[in-house]
Order: sequence, then C-alpha cells, then structure tokens
Amino acid sequence: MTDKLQRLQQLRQTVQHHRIKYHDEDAPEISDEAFDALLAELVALEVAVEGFRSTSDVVGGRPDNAFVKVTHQVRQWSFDNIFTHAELVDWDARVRRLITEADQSTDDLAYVLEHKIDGLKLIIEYQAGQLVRCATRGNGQVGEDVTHTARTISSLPSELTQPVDLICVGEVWLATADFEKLNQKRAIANEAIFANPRNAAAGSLRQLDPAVAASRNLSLTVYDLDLLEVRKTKLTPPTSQLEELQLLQALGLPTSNHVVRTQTLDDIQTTYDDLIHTRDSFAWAIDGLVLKVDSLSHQRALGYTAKSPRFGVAYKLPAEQTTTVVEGISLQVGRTGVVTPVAELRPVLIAGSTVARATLHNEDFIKQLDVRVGDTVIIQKAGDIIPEVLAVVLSLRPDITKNYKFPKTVAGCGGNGAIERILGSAAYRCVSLDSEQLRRQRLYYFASKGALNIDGVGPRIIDQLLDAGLIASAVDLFTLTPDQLEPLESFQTKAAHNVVSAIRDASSVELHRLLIALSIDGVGEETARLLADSFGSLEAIEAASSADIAAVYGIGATVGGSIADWFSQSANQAFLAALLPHLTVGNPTKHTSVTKLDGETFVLTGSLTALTRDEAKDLIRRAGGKVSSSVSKKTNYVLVGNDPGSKAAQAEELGVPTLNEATFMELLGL
DNA sequence: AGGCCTCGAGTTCA
DNA sequence: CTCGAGGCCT
Repeated sequence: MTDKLQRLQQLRQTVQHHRIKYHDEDAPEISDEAFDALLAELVALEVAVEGFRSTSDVVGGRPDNAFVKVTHQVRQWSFDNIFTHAELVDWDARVRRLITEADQSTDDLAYVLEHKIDGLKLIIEYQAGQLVRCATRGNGQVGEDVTHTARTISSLPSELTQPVDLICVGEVWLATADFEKLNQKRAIANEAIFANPRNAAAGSLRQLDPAVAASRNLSLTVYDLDLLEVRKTKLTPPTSQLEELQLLQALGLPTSNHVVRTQTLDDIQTTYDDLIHTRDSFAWAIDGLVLKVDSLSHQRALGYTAKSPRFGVAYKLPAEQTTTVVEGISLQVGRTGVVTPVAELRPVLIAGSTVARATLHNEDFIKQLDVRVGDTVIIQKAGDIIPEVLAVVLSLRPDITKNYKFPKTVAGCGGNGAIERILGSAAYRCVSLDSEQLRRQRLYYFASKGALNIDGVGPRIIDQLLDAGLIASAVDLFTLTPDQLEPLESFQTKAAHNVVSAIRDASSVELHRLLIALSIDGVGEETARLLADSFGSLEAIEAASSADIAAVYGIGATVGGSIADWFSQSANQAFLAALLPHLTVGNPTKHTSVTKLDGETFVLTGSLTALTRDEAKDLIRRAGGKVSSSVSKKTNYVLVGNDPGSKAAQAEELGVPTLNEATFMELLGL
C-alpha cells in the first residue's frame, strides 16, 4: 500500500469519527477549524488518488447527495409477471388485439427477448456526454441518488462517445461467483450474509463509502433508453427496442450480448425452455426472460395500464430459490396439540416477500435433511407462497453444530409438557391436551372464519379478553357487555360495541359451523356438513353411536370414533350444556330439488371479482353442486379467478374444463 | 392397493 | 392459498 493510500484511509476514518462526534453525538473533540483542515486534505487526496470526490461532501456521516431523493423524469415502470405458456399465449393475443384496435398492422409484430437479470435497476443520467447522476428505482417515481457508489462500476463510462444528453436504464448486478465468495467471507467474519445477488448488489450501492462498493466489483447491463436529446448530434432517434440497444452500445454503454428478436411464440418458448437449463452458465443470476414488443410505434399503441406497460412482460423462470441461515428451531403447538418444528430463519427476500420462518414438518423431515441450528439452507417458495426448506448447504456448516434432538417436553402442552409420537404418524402430540395455550388456540378457532365467524374477533382480541379475565371459555363471550370492554386498552366505545354486536350476530349459527367450532378431531368443513345434513340436528348427532356416524358416506371408522368419543366426554357435555342456551342453532334445510349442477364437483382457485369465494361456493351448493379443495379427474369444473394458484395448471393437465367468472355465472343462469 | 379428497398446518399480503 | 399426510372409498 502506498503512503498516499494509507493516509487516505486514515483520513477517512478520522474524518468519519469526528463527524459522528460532532453531528450525531453532539460532543466534538476537536475545533471546527481543525476539522475543516482534515476535510480539505481528504478532499484533495481523494481527487488525486481516485479521480473523484466521494465522501468529501458528507454532512453528518453521509455524502450530501448520497441517498437524496431523486424524482425520476420518466416514471420507472416494472413489467407484469407471467409464469406459464398459457399466459404467454394470452398476452400475445392481447397485444395483437390492441395493436389491431389501434389501427396498426400486426404483420411485422416482433418481440425482443432479454435476460431478466437478478440485480438492481439503475437510472443513469448524462449531460453533454458526461455522467451526472445515478439513482435507484425506488417506488418508480422517486428513487435515491447513488452516484457516489455507482461511479465505482467499471463498465459504467463517465463519458459517452458523443456529447449527448440522455437518460438510460440498466441493471446493476453482482456475478454469481462473486456473490458466493462475498457471502462466504461474510459468514466467516460473522456478518449477515446476503440472501441473493440482488440484495448484495443493492447493499453495495447503498454503501456510504465508495471504496466498499468498489471492492464488490459490480457490473452493469444497460437495456433501455428513457430520454435522448439528439439536437446538435448526428444521431437519429431509434424506432425500435433493438435500435435503442444498438445506439446505447454505440455510445459506449454496456449492453447485453444475449438479445434475441423473433416473430414467433415458438421461438419465445424455446428460448425460455433453454434458459431454464442454461441459467446457471451465465455470470449473472437470471430470474426470467423479458419480452418486449420491438417496434416503438407498436409500444406507443399499446401504452400502459395503471400498474404496468402493456408492451412488455417478464416471463419468470420457475420457483425462486435462495439461501439463508437457520437461527433456531422452535416448536409450535397447534390447536389439536400436534407439535410442529419450525425453522427460524435469518429473514430473506424471496419471490417478493420476506421469509423468516419455514415449517420443518416433523422429526423425520429434520432427520432426513439433517437440519441443524446454524446451518445454511436452501429455501424456495412452493407455489410462490409457502416457504419450503429444500436442503442444507453442508460446506457452509459451522464447526460446532449439534444434530437436532426432538425434545421430550414442550412448553404450551398441558400437564408436564410431555409429548408423544402419534401412532403410525410422523407427528408428535401433547400427551395432555389441557393447557392454557391449547385452550387459547381452540378459542381462536371457535371465533374464526370457518367456525362461528365472529367478525373482528381474532387472536389479538381474544388474548386481551382472556388476559383481562373477562372470559374463561367460549361460553363467556356471549355475556360480554360493552361496559366491560371499554376500560380495556385499545378499546374505544365504538370498538366495544362492534365486538359485542359481532358476537350477538354470530350466536345465530348454522349447525355445521357449530360442529366445526367444537374442535373435534377430524371434523373440518366437509365432515361437519356431512354430519349436519345426515343427522339434521345436534341432538341426533349426540345420540348417535360411532357406528351410526361411520355409516355416513364420506365418514369412516376413525373419524366416526373420534366424534362419538368427543360427545361422550363429560367435560364436553358440560361445555355444550353451558353454550347452547346462548346460541340459536340453524338446522340444515333440505335442499329443494334444484338440480342445475346435480352432483357436479367444483374447485375454486384465485380470487373472484363480483363474488367472494364463499358466495360462489354457496351458489354451487345451492344449485346442487359440490365444492372440493383439490383438483382430480373427478372434478367437473375448475373456477379460475385472478392470480390463480397451481390448481389452474392442474386442471389443464388433467383436462378438466375451466370456467372464468363470467362463464360460471352463465352456467348458473345468472 | 391405488387413488381421491379432506384435514390441518404453514405463511404473507392488503 | 398451498401442500403433505393420512382417512376413506372402490
């Protein structure tokens, strides 16, 4: 290290130290004049050694431009995502329709395909060919100034080949190999590891100290031209996305070598399928394929929705995976006393949300993966929602780890907290189901949507009521008065009345909902409906033997036994006797022969617009149809709403006809 | 014994 | 909303 460099570093540290003392701690150790002298020397050295001023403009520990809000001159959109070939076909059809409606020809419609790099969007501004500002995307309208760190990106030219004014957009990325090395180093240094290359790139750009950013070796791929001032130059404005890329390249900006222009969907699908297999062979991480309509005139015809441009879309590669660290393994006790181990993860961003926990299912699952506290694990979101632990990265296992031993006792279980393995199952369950926590959870369930559906009374409210001693069991809910609630913290007069009236509303309850609310083993929505419909009243169910119940189509010996057992226990009988006087139980009415959908089975996925899912289910049942929760060959129709889950794809696979909301209403004659 | 299908449990949004 | 496990039917 040269003397100058060393001096520079020492100066930086010293200046930073005094800044903090002065600005943040209000306890300066040296005079203002002395500080100014140090700062002046630092600025001079920075220019001499690095060619630009970085931390020299700092006030209170930050460069005064750093992270300053920047209002983008051109709004920064992001494309919608698609995941399947079917969605691709739909998108293409819509593009063609809209172009035709705009009186343009689709004969020359072409798409440009680019890698969707897993990085961080950067908006770059040049004036007269000189780099003046770099900003993050932020919320699309306002970002943050990161010029001081972006300047350290070696492929970002500080001067263009022509003295133009322009604003362009690119992706800042960290090579996968560098990302992994960086994380290993950080793991050894006991620093938080980055979840993915995108976070690492973002973290590097958001450094105060450009030297740190420089050490990260960031790269840039520019892919879009937002604004170009061609006066005073010989340039002609581009008329297509491809020409934009060529122009950006000619100006000295780094563009991608992996751009494809095509007119066919087959080519797009082939490129996508290839990318699934080759994504790991590129230096950058790829999370999809960006498709853009090539012609700018077509793009203008297509325009924007409130959320995103219509002329492009991101065709996402399957299931994002990432790594994180298991910081602990905790045990959850469910309403039924089943004990589930859960991995407490270092929070990590995956598929658009932060994940901090993931189920480890049971003892066998933990053994099979050999997950230990301290391990780095690979996780993914199954169906883009539920985080799932896939594997342990053994090479990153710390020196001292212990294999996980399932405990013998669990806090939250009744009695001494003992648990036992359920016969013939991988799961453990509390030996004693009589504990404060379990009663609490059964009470949450009692009030929940599927059971009594007491509006606005969720776990939080129930906790307050229990803790204040206002209720001991579900029975006590029905004698609450607003006066009792109002003294509680967080309860205004109105809220107190709302809660009491919600409870009153819920006291008029359909039989099957009451059955669900009782937390009988093996009794969920469907079984409860079967019971209600076959026996007609609670008294009839109470009187039935386990054989009587098992005789019901859809209920077998195990669940039949569990139901009869529940009603035979004196504690449960006492509970019912106390509860029933407060309720008006609605026995099921025999469906009068409306047989429009006679016996046909429906499965719902996605969200509906005109109806709620529950309303749709109700309509189906009232028309004599059945609602099931998973798609099989026996399913007659799958009703597909917005943002459908995997069931839509499953329907396609099994050849089950799908309905959208409109065709569904038609079918029902509405 | 094979397949269908319900239950139960996980989680993260607005 | 989704999946795995296990109950239930054929």
